[in-house]
Amino acid sequence: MKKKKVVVGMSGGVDSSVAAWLLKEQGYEVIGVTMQIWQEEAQPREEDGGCCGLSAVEDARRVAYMLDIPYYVMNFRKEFKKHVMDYFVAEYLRGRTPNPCIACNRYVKWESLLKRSMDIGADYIATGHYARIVRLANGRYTLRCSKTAAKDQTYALYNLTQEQLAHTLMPAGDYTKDEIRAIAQNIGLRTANKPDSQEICFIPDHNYAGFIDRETGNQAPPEGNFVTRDGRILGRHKGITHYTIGQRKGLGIALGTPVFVTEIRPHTNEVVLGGNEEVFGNSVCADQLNFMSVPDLEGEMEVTAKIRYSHKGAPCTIRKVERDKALCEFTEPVRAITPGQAVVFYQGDLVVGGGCIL
RNA sequence: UGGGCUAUCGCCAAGCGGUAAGGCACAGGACUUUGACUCCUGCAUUCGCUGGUUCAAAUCCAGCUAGCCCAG
Repeated sequence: MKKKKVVVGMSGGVDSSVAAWLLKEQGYEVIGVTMQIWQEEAQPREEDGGCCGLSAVEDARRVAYMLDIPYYVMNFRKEFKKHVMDYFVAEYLRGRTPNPCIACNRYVKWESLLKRSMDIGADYIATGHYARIVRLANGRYTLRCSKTAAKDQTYALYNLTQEQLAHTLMPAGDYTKDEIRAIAQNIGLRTANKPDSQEICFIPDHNYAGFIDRETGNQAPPEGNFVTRDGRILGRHKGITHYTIGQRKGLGIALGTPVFVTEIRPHTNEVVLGGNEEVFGNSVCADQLNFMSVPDLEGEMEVTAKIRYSHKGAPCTIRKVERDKALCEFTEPVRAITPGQAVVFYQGDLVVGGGCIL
């Protein structure tokens, strides 16, 4: 029987490295690939934890060598620039808060890497994501939360299509982070103790507003007023790209009690501030819908929804209000509903689908 | 110009003779494959200024300075 061929996206980190090893153990013909997405090839830096950065290629190459699997570097800079970096900037300019990881997953890792992998004869692509792919009785594929809620990345993958899921493997989802590190240790991976990735990989200095300024040639929206919900001016803000819903730090406003951003108004260049109570909302509208466990959303459905990556989830009822628009009504108010972020629906530990918050 | 009131950390604000609370803001850290939230730590040798009383003053007294209010 011919071995199934799988291309593993190797970031150089522990998770994808172990994923590659697991797949090889499971009998797949494994090919390691690192995607070049944003890093300047000229200046490889040493210490960095980015999922996609710096020492990535070097580490990944070593791991591939150790696992004795073929290894390639593929260039996806163009796709990444267009679908992640440009999208990231455009969203902020609209007063929204994008999630670049979700865009990267969809457009770069799946729409691009999967396609290219299939082109070279692979049956699957695999990643080190903490999520599991399952096939339901209705014949559909969906994502199932990883073994531990402490490390579950299904949220960032809600966009995957049936076709993509059918050709994807995520072996790390069956393990906890500690188990993955232990495996890495056992098989002698040098990256076993590499810190988890975090922050926005293409903005290593963490100054995303500065990044937007550079990308737009300093044409980012100018300073404006901080106002209350009813229009009272509270102070000056640094430009709407510096803020997101629910933000408290960096406002420089001292009212004796904490204040948070409750709304961003790009048309009037105002940032609305309010007390903690004003940050909560009961319903979310989302478009750019994608469903996994069901072909489409029919009628009403009781689900648990996560409105941000680290959200524990909250019960709500969802229904379609337009062809590509769903309304989610929560039982209890949820904090900081943020346009541009994804809302992902779950039933138990299965992903029902999700969308982008309006 | 008279009369009254107030001056304590960037903002608000305790203190009322015994050796500077707290909140907000800010900084650093933890958490985190997004932005946030949250949590932890730090943050006035000094109380508008100058003298005085006292063992001891931010706290009492005097003068000065500044701001506010009321008279004209």
